[in-house]
Amino acid sequence: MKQGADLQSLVGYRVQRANLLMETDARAALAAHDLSPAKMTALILIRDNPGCDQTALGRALSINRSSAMKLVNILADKGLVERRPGRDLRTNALMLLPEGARQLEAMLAAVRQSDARMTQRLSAEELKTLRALLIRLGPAPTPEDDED
Amino acid sequence: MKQGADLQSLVGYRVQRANLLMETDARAALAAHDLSPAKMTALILIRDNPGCDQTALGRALSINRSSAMKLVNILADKGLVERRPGRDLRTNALMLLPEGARQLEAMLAAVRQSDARMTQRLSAEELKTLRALLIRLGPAPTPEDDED
DNA sequence: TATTGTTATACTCTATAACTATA
DNA sequence: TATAGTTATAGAGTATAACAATA
Repeated sequence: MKQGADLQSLVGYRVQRANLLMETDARAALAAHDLSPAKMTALILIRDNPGCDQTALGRALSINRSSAMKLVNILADKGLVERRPGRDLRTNALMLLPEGARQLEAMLAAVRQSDARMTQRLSAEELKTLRALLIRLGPAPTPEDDED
Repeated sequence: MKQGADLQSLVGYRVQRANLLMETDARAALAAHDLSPAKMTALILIRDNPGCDQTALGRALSINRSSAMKLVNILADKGLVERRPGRDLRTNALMLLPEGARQLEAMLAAVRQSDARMTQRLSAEELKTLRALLIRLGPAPTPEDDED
């Protein structure tokens, strides 16, 4: 199947293919835990931001409140995360439970292994470059971004 | 929201964030055409591989026959693509119709503009490097890959 | 008025399983 | 037996719209 210059020249296309490759492998690495890479990310964020609320979690994951709700339900049903009373009566404080911490360690080990395998053809130097370049993707910051 | 070393060190995480950013912008750029970036990719593949069958298209997009079927249905319903008799009686030959070619040109212009905007903070040299590094992601080729 | 959580509902994308026709 | 297309069905992930409680 020929893939002409139109596709190859689009950075977005290359990023999408790379993401599919990496995500598929990470998902397979997590299969034993029955959690997706995105849900593992949520566990990491809750661990590193104990007491955060669902809306903030959703913002960090780029999903809305309603989607964050479903995600937290799943993590809570599995006994990995707990909703505690938050800073006011509207808000939950999300906390990683001991079982969540335990499983997260195992998941991280599996995903790190996957990540290492999928990047093994790049040198340490090249990986550093790749990370730096990926971070700089996105629209240029404009003065308006400073507003209010 | 703090994002600790565990996330930042995973290349897969960075690629996922970059993909979300790029894909969201490309999707917005295509909104007027009511087609996703993936469907535009399908149009490009059909244009560049006239007469290809649905299974091959699906393989190129990393989706299965059934999903490719649905995708082609949508493109055909919109009058962008046509199923012609293929190389044997089981197979379709997919062809881009004139209306598909016309719309694809407009879509490509919009997506190229999106791509340029999302990569504007990288120099031409850096873009070249990024493309080259992204292509090298994936498991190392093994001798078994040569088998049959 | 604005925000948080919540629920109901729907849409997109993909997959599996089974069937038909053809090879 | 194997392959291409097709269909029905289901699941994951996300979104919108509305509501209650609280700020």
